[in-house]
Amino acid sequence: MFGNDRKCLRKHVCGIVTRVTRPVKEFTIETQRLRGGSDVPGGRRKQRVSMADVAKLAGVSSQTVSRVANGQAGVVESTREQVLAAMRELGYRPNSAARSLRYGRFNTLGVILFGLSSTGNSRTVEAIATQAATAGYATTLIPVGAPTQDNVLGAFTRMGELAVDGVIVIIEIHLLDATSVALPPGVHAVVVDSDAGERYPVVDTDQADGARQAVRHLLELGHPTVWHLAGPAESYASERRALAWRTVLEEAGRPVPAITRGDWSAESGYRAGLTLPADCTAVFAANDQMALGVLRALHERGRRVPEDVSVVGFDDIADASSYLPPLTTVHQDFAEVGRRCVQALLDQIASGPAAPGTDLVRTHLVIRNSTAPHHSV
Amino acid sequence: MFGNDRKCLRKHVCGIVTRVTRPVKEFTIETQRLRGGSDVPGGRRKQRVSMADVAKLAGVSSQTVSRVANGQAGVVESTREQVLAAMRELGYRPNSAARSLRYGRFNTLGVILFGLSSTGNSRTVEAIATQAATAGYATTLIPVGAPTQDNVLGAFTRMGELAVDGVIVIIEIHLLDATSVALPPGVHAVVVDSDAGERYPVVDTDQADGARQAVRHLLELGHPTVWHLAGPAESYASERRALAWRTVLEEAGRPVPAITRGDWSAESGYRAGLTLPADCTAVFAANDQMALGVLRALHERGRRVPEDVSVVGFDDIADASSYLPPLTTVHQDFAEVGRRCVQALLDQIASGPAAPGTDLVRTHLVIRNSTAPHHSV
DNA sequence: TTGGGGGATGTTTACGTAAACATGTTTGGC
DNA sequence: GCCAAACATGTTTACGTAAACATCCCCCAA
Repeated sequence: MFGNDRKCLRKHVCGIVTRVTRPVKEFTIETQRLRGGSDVPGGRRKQRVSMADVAKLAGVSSQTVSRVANGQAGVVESTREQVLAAMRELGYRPNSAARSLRYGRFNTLGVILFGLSSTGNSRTVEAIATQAATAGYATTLIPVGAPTQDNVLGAFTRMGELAVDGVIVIIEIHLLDATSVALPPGVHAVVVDSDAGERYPVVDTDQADGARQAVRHLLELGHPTVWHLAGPAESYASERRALAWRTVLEEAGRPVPAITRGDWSAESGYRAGLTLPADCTAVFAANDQMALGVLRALHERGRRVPEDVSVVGFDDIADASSYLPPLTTVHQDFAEVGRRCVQALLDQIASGPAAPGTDLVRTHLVIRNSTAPHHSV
Repeated sequence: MFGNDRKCLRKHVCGIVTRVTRPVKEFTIETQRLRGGSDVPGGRRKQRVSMADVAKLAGVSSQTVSRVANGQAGVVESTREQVLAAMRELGYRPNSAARSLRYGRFNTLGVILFGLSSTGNSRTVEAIATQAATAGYATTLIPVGAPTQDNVLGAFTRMGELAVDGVIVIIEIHLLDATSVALPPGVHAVVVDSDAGERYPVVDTDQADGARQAVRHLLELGHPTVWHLAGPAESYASERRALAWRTVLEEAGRPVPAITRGDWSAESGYRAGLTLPADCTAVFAANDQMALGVLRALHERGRRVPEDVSVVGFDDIADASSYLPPLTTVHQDFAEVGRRCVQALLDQIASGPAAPGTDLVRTHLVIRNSTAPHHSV
């Protein structure tokens, strides 16, 4: 009825814009009532402004509102403006739940992770969130309380009902090794820092090459061998770095000192540094924080870096260049890892499941002042 | 028809369970077809298993499936098991979009932030995500490209259409000062690290008290005055710390040296440290990273810490205890800030808009080895 | 035996959106 | 001046879920 009235008006009195807009005002009051969240017939509370509200105010059908909202062609300029005005007046915002239901997509990526404060995770996640936002996707964090199989399994199981189109898994990988721990079938996923390359697409820093560069650098400086301060055995990255370290030494025919382990923290690096043998002249720490601890331990023991002992780290965190001395370390590009994850995941969402495989991001050695040529005693 | 058949069966032949389950098998094939994502009449692809699919397989109505899924009473045990079996067979997962649409809630909190790698943000966000998960909420990151007013305004505007029930804003606050930058009305919000306490509920570390403790500590050690290495002027936290530093000095009747500014990075702390005057004996750096840079600069200049110069930081990041020397610093509880944010936000969602105001989290000074009594020259 | 109460289950409807289809209106070519 | 095509707009329907209401059956008390 009303729609027709308006339409007739526009038809026959076209050009008299003020006439056309009059009915709009008449409806303002009624719509304002809705707007405040008044009770509706159903007895439930009307949560917010819907397309129907806008349509009523603008005197058009909700489909037309939809067309305007989505910028589709086929809406006359005067109608479009009327709808836009109604949207502004009511403060209309599209309802993403309804959109998701309609399209079967959430435009959201999930990130399953254990800790955010651990080494490069926050940078990776930041890059993921940024890259995802660029592509119009939101990023949802799915924290896993403790890195136990049960927890991870639980997170994976819940995955199916989470409002995400795909997930990026950033978890120490040995938890994924168990065949019992698997993502629900049909869930798009990309895994970071893992050897799950046979089951999922994996994006990772080239841990092995980075470690090789570090150890070779020390050998080239004339050190007879290199001690290694590794991360936790549960960590895939840690194991890869340790393996590469060992391999380089063996290939060079050097003795392979016993490995020492830390938990990635500077404190653990400090403790490990205190136990280094007196004849140790070169240390490769599995991350920069532990290297920092080693620097402190060596300092307390009166051993100068780099004159007496050379130290190399891994990660190249921002602070590394301000250590005493500035740390020679392996630079890894966390942001690039994040970006590639998002890219791979979006490809997967668009084109269906991707083949498993590993995509390695390059690393390079940054030489600063914590390494120097070896002077034989 | 089928539903009735089954019901009759159950009714009259009750007890013969095998009979009851037979029809289930008959339906398996048809439902499997759906499951794979075959075309449905509408021409669109059926995305996933819905309650209707489960209902058909179990031979009940979808409402009964809903009751089982939500653990409601009023479903006979045998029926419940039949439904559960069907769910398992089809791998049913509730559709969160539909749920959200139905309930008008998303069970999701948004976090608007500029950077994740900056000082304590990652720890705050981690705590937020964890706490939110405990309450059954997911956490969505809403990164803001650059901290410009336009970007923040854009993020705020989009807020209304994001799938979140409330937001936590972690952004240097001066951007919020402009009255033009405001969250859409009706959006539940909590702000971190800000002076927006008059417009929104705010949770923050007690910056002022932390800074006071740091400066007083240095004065009590006998230093005539304290130099300050501040963070960026745009940062609210930075300004609060600087103000407290100045106030303590003035109250003690000490000279107030010119302020130096960094950008929170160790590198900027290093540069600032190189410019410190020769008669400087005590430095209060606005964060630990800059303090690290100062330590390096002083070391290069041949000034010993703490013998010649005392240095205090702020944040108490994990590495601070491994600096050379281990850093005296103000400990702040990022995780507690995150937890309180979530709590305040959930309260708001449950009970309606909260009164503006500021909730301060305590800080305390951690005395290590970078501070020592002043020896007059 | 009967009628009513209550429990188990089915049916209808609404949430907000947008594709598909239907209707009505204008325009242009002959 | 008329018809068809192009265009603007309205109507129906489905997405998956769950509240509200309706129905059916059984059992028990009178």
